[in-house]
Amino acid sequence: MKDVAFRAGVALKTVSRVVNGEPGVTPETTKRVLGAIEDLGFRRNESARLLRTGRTATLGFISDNCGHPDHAAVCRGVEEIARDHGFLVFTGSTDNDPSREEVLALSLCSRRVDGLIMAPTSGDHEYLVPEMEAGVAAVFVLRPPELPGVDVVLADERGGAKEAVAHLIAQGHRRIGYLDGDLTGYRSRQLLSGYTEAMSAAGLPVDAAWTTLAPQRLLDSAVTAVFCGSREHTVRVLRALATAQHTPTARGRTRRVAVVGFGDFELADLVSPGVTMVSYDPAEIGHAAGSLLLERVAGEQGPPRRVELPTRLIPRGSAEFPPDD
Amino acid sequence: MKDVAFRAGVALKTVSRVVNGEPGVTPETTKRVLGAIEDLGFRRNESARLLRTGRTATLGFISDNCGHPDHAAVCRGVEEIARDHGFLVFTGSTDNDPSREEVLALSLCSRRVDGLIMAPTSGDHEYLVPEMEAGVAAVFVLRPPELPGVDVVLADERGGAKEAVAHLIAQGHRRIGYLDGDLTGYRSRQLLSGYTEAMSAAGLPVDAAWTTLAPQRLLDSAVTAVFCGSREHTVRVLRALATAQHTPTARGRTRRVAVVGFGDFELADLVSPGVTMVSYDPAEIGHAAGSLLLERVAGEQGPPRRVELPTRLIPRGSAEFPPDD
DNA sequence: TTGTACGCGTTATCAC
DNA sequence: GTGATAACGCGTACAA
Repeated sequence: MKDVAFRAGVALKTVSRVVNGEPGVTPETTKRVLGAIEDLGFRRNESARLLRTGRTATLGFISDNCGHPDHAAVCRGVEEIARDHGFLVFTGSTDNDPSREEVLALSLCSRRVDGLIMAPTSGDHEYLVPEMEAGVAAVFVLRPPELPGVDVVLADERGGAKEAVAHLIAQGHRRIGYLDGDLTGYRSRQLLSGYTEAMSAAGLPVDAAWTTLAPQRLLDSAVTAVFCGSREHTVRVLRALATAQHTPTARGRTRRVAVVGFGDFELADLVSPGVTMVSYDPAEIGHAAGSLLLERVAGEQGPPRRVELPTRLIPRGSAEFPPDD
Repeated sequence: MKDVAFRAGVALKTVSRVVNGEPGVTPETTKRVLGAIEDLGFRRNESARLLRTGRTATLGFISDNCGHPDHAAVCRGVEEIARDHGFLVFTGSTDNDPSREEVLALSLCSRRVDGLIMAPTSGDHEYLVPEMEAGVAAVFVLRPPELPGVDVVLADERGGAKEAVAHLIAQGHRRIGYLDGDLTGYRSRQLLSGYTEAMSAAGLPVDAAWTTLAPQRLLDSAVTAVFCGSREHTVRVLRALATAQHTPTARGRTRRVAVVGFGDFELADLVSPGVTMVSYDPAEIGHAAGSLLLERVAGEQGPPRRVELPTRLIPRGSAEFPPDD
């Protein structure tokens, strides 16, 4: 910048004015400065500028694994909002390790990101308190934090589970199972509660054997339909079903089990029959979180907000038939 | 830092020494400084530090869409390498728009990233030359740049196509089609050349109607097997095949067409029969690119390098049968 | 309309 | 071992 000023025969400040489009510079001077900038290939050093202004126009996005399709889609959503506001976004993966998360978040904070969007690990997040007091905004996505008083954007998993189970009930199913890899995590608890709610709303009992971690155990029980809490388990059930198609029912026929999965995946409609799904749009979560965060960064002072994005049911065939017993 | 120095009763520089673990400080002084740091909740301002040192310990990753599973996986790979070296990574998506790519890259450069990893759009990349002269390292991934003299990490698509087609030929197929959405892009040209190579290596002719953009046209021709250049087209073919299963052959039976797809996807093995694939590991691409880039950042001066990562064929059933005509 | 002096938070140079 | 001071590249306040 000094060089540019020298070459254009003006003071440093004038260059600054031109670069920032500030008023009060003769068109002629402007032209001269612009020429010098061009000649020297000058580009403003953002780090210095932002050290001075105190803002970095930078966001951080932290999730389990930014290579996972769901999280990547959320990240993309955040990025879009950020771009619209001239912000750049840092990406980091925690592999679900709380200590790694802390290192990452703190490292982003020491780089003075203006805001943080986190899909939190199960650890606590007290370490964020001083950072937030120091002015770093934070929004949590997908899972609520242990931390009170912070904005959250979630998918309405309970509602989605309810809708899925109600859908199965509407087909006539009465013995419906719920399968997941972990019945204690946040998502699983939400789904389970939606499942229970739908069952009891229809006056149906829930056998303890129906909410389980083991696909085979579930299929061995007398359920006629299964709601799967995760992509992985949807796949497992479909596989188990495919290989066990010869298992005869009481009446000696091949037994069909209805399946609804939570969380969409590519080609769900290619499998035959197509896999009926309850899913949400991860990009929308990113949009919502990004918008909330940027409002905070801009100075919004209101109470913490909680956004729940709706899920939607996509019937594709794997759950659209009556119980087969 | 000033506050810390004051509270510890030492000079600024001493605090700096402690923070950076520089030698030459009494253990006692160190302890006092550490205490003050703890009390005040001090954390070093990276922006200032990096303004001073000139390095940002920051990488940029630019691709079409960081929400796309493939690119996200590459990004994750880059991130892992970066983390091992204490680097953070910026993420940006171009939506395949050259001008957006330029804005993004330049904006990252003005933030003084130490290096850039790009899955380039089709535009030219002259705009990078001054940046690279100014010391920004760059590695291109997935597609080679128009720019000479820059490191590249690619998947061996030609070899993969060759292997896929040879696999089909080994099953006895002689009329084999190649399908893609765009026969002019880099990947498509590579695949097509691998396809052609494998065909001529086996002494087989290639009918013009067999290399096409239209799934239906291909299936209407007399091919007994298809190699698909993209995930999207693999899906289209499978769909077309599923709905056209009643199309009789000359002998009146249902006609089976063998399929090999390029680019893996979740659940490829759930479809029945499983979809035979040629694929590469995107994370490996990210690893390779990250390592190359960090070497450059560290001062490596050698000639431009070109890494081609192997693909592998995963037989799953959709291509493991003889021609059906 | 333009220029001068200072400060952002840190590291680097040298003297003590 | 420790400290004063300059410098990194830029924005801001105020003077000219």
